[in-house]
Amino acid sequence: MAISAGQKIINSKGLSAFSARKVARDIGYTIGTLYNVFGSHENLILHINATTLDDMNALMVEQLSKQINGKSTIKKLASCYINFAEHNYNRWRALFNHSLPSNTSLPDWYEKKIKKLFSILEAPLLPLVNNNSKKAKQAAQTIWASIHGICELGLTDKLDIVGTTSIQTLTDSLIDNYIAGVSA
Amino acid sequence: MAISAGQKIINSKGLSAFSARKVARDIGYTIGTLYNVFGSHENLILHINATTLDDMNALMVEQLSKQINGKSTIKKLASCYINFAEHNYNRWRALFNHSLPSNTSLPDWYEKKIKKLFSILEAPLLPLVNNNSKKAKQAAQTIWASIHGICELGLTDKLDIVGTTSIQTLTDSLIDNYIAGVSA
DNA sequence: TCATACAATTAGACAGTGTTCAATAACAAT
DNA sequence: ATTGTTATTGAACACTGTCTAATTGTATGA
Repeated sequence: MAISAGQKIINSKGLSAFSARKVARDIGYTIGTLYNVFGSHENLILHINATTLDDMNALMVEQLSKQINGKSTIKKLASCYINFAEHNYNRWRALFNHSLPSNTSLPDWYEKKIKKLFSILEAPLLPLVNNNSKKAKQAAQTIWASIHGICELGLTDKLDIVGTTSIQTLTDSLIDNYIAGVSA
Repeated sequence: MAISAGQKIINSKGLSAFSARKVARDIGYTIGTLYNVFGSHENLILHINATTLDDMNALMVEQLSKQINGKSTIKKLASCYINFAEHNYNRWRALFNHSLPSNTSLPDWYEKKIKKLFSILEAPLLPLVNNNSKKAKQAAQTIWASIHGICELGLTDKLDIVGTTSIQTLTDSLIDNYIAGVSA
């Protein structure tokens, strides 16, 4: 209950409007109860973000089920990410705005979800790098992170471009040129 | 005074430890005064972040003065960015963690600073794309954003890698392969 | 020198926030 | 019915951003 209520708040008003008390009010409980369950503000957000990761993952897996290799698959997956980020902007932003206090790292179960998301790109990349799995992994990391960077700076108006089509143009050029180099 | 005091707080304890009241206390003034000058928490952070952008810009310009074209220049600039992000982690993180409330955009003077930073890559890229300035701009945006993405996910432990040398490896491969494609 | 006008600064309030914890309520098993 | 366990509460604490009336400071003109 708490997670889905919190998700709704973030989704409609953004992470900055999120508060444990609001969640408690929305589900008809007290803050005390919420704290007994989640322990901290931090942890509650983490669980909400986890559902966002799950949703993204489901979308990617669905896309992958239609087509599982070739450059166009990579582009489609990139497009998936961009679309998700655009249409679930506040939830997506919460994944990165949420700054955990220094010297604390993400819990294992959460990092696993991230890793799963990243590994998705490896399969369609494999045939493009002579089935070298090490190369595929590195390429997957590079491409994912690059797409994310373009998406982040693009959607937060830090690139001198407008609209998701421009973002798509940049990621497409990135994928085309990078893969051309890496599979040469 | 306020800006440099705030910078110190963010630098040593991170954005989450930052508060207007702490800044006021540190400089021997009251919150009221701070609010008369900066108007909002938001705006104060923006000005602190601006000095971070300035520092980054100065570093890049210095690097550029030594060598102004060729792929190795791009790599050196990327390396600059990564090093800055690592050694000024909290300040750098504040640039992106700071989420402005929805439906408000960054002020012009701030966006100009960002644009200036991005344009730095264009000059050394120009000879690599047949002096096509449009291509150079797009390549600059793509490379910058990609480097940023790799840096962000790498330094926040969202890539399955450790240490800045690995980040450097990814960015180098990105630059090599992307430029190979774009200048072919 | 004094009075006036304007700017800077303050104290204090308001409505929130995250967090903790003793006390209560609900419920299961004996 | 009594115990032990778990869920839930309410109130408190120390903060936070934000606003405004009142105060202090500081120049300028007579």
